[in-house]
Amino acid sequence: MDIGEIARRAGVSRSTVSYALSGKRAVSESTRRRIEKVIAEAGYRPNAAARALKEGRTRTLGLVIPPASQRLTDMQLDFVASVVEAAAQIDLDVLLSPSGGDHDRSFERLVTGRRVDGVIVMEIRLEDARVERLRQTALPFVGIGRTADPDSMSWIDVDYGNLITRCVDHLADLGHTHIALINRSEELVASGYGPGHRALAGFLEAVERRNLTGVDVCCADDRVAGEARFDELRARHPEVTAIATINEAALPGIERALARHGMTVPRDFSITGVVAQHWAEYFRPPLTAADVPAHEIGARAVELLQEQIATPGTPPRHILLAPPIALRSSTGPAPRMTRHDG
Amino acid sequence: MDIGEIARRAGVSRSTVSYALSGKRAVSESTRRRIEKVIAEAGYRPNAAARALKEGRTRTLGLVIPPASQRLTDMQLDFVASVVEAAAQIDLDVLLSPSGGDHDRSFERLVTGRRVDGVIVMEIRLEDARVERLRQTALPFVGIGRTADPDSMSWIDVDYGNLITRCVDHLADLGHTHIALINRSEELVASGYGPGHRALAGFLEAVERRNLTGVDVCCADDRVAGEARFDELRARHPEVTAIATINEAALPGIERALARHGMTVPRDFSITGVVAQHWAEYFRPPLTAADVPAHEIGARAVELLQEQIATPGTPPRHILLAPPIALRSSTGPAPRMTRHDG
DNA sequence: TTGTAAGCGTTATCAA
DNA sequence: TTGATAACGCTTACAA
Repeated sequence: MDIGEIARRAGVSRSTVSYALSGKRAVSESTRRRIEKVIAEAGYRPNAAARALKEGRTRTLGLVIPPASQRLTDMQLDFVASVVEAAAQIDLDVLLSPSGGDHDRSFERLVTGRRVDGVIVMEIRLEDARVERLRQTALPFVGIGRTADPDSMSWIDVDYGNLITRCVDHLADLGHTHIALINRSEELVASGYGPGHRALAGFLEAVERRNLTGVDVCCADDRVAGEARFDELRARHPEVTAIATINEAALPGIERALARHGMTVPRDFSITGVVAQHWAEYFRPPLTAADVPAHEIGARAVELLQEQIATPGTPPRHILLAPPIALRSSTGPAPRMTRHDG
Repeated sequence: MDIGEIARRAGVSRSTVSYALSGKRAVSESTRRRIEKVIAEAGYRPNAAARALKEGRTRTLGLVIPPASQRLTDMQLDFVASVVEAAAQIDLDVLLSPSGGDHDRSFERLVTGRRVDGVIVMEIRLEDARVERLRQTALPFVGIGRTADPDSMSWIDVDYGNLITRCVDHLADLGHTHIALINRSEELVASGYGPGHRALAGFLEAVERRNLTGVDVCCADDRVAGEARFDELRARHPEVTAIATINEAALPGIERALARHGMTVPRDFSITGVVAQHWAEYFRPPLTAADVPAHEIGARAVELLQEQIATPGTPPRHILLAPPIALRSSTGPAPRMTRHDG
C-alpha cells in the first residue's frame, strides 16, 4: 500500500495525496475528504524510509546510553524514560545506542549512517570521545552532562559542585567538623565522569573554606557497595559524623549499615546530598537533599536538541540546574562526642 | 558523501562499490582494495534510509515499553538493556515506543510506517490490543510475556504460576499454614497482566491442594507500597507466617516493615517468591527465590524475533522459563505460635 | 485547484 | 570483472 495506490483509489495524482497529507498546498475540501476516506479505509501510512530519503531527515532522535554491561542506575533510567516520552510528545522516535567509548559500531551507525536527526548523549565524561566524534560529523547533539570544555556544545547539567558545596556548608552550620563525601564508582571517577569530579571539587572547596576535615570515598552504584563503604568509613574514620553523597543507589545500603551500627539519623549521624527525589523521600528519615529533576532534564534535553535541529548553526545553549536543597529530616546538630557502635 | 562520490574517487561505477561493500558479486582484489581505501578516507557509510527503501528492511527492531508515566521497574529496565545489547550484537538498532494501549501515535508509526523489521512487546496483557494490532499488520513480533491465547504468537515468558505453586509448596512443607501472596499492582492485575493472574492462579491452586489458608494482596511496584501493604497484612491477618511474592520492588519496603515489627526472618516469618537475582541477593537474609534471568530473556526475545524476520511464516515459538528456586536463607519452619509485634 | 516529473541514495537486473 | 539503469515510495518545483 503506497501513495500511488491511494491516489488511484481516490482518483487523483500522487502529489495531491501528498499535499492533502502535509497541508503544504491547498486541496479542495471535497477531494481532501475523499482522500482521507481512502486512507482511513486502507490504513495507509507513508513509508518512513522513503520520506526520510526525500526530506533528508528521519524524525528520529538518537539516545546514547551507557552499555548494559554496567547496569543502569535509576536516574539514568529516568533520563531514558523522560527523553523517550518528550520525544513522543512531538512525534519523534528514539533510537537507542548502548555505547561507552568511541568506535562502537552502533554509535557509528547512528552518527554516520544518517539514521537520526540529532543525538542526546548521557553520562558525559570531562574528555569524551563520543562528543569529539559528534563534533566532527556536524550532527546536532546535546549532552546530559558537559565536558571539560563545555562552551562549544549544548548541554543540560546539574550543578553538582555548587550543590555539594552547599550541602557541606549546611552540615558545617550544624556543627559537623568531620565530613565524608560518598562519590560514584571509582571507575567512573577515574574515567573523568563530570559529576564525580565536580562534586569532589565542591566538597574540597567547602571543607577547606570552613576549615573542616574531609574524607572522600568512591562507591559503586549499588546497595551492597553502599553498605560496605559505610562500614569501612566507620572503621577507619569513626570521627566522621556526617556524609554528603551524589550516589543515590548507595543510599539503601547506607541506611542499612547505619541501622546495623545502632545509629539513629539525625541524632547520631547526618546525611545529605544530591539525589533523585524518590530516593530522598524513601530514605528513613526522609533525606535533606537537592532533588535532581530527572524528568525535567530529559524533556529539556529534547527541547535543546529540537532547537539545534530546527535551526542549525544556532549558538549552543546551556542549562545548569541547581535545584534547592529540600530540608527534610536527615540532618541535625553534630553529636557532642563520637558514639561507639552498638 | 554518497556512493556515487566514492565510485568517482575510486574510478569505478556505483554498482561496483555497492558489491564491494556487500560481497554479493565478485570484485577483483585490486579494485576492492582501492574502494576500501577511498571509503576509509572519506568515512563513508551507506545512507540508512536509502538502503531501507531499496531493500525493504530497516535493520531496526521496535521495542514497545510501558509508558514512562508509570515508572519502569528494575526488571523492565533489565529487559530493555538486554534487548538493546543483544540487538547491537547483531548490528540491529532499537527504536523505543512508550505505548500502553492501542492507538498510540508512536506505536502506530512503528507498526504501520515500516520503521522496523519486527517488534518486541513488553508487559503483555492477557487481552492485549497491541498484540491484536500487530497481528493485523503481519509484522513479525514476539512478546516478553504471553496473552490468554498464546499459541498463535512467539513469546518468551516466566512460568509464574508454576513457580509460585512451588514456592507455596515449599512453605507448606515447612509447616506454614497461613500464607500471603504479594502480587503486583491492582491496576496491573485488573488490566489483565499475565504474571499477576498466573501467579494468583498458581497460589490458589497450591493453597487449595495443601489445605492452607491463603490471602492475596495487590501492591504497587515500589518500596513505600511494600511497607504499607505489609503493615496492613500484619494488622488484618496476624496469623500469616509467610509470604510469596512476584513484586520485587516491594521487597525493601517489606524488609523494613519486618524490622519495624521486630520480626526476624526466617525465625518469625518466611518469605520467598519470584524476583530478579540481585533483589534476592540483596534482601536480608538473602531470599530463597526463583531468580528471573532478565538478561537471558531479552537476548532470547531478540533471537526469536530474528527467526521470525529471517523466515517469515515460521511457526511461532514459545519459551517458558521456570528457573530453579534458589535456596537461600529467608524461609524456615513455621513459628510455633503467632508472636506479637515488638 | 490539480497533475507531471525529477530526484533523494541505494541495490539489483541486465548487458557487455 | 564491470557498467548503465531501473526501481524502492516519497516530496516538491514547475506546469497547466
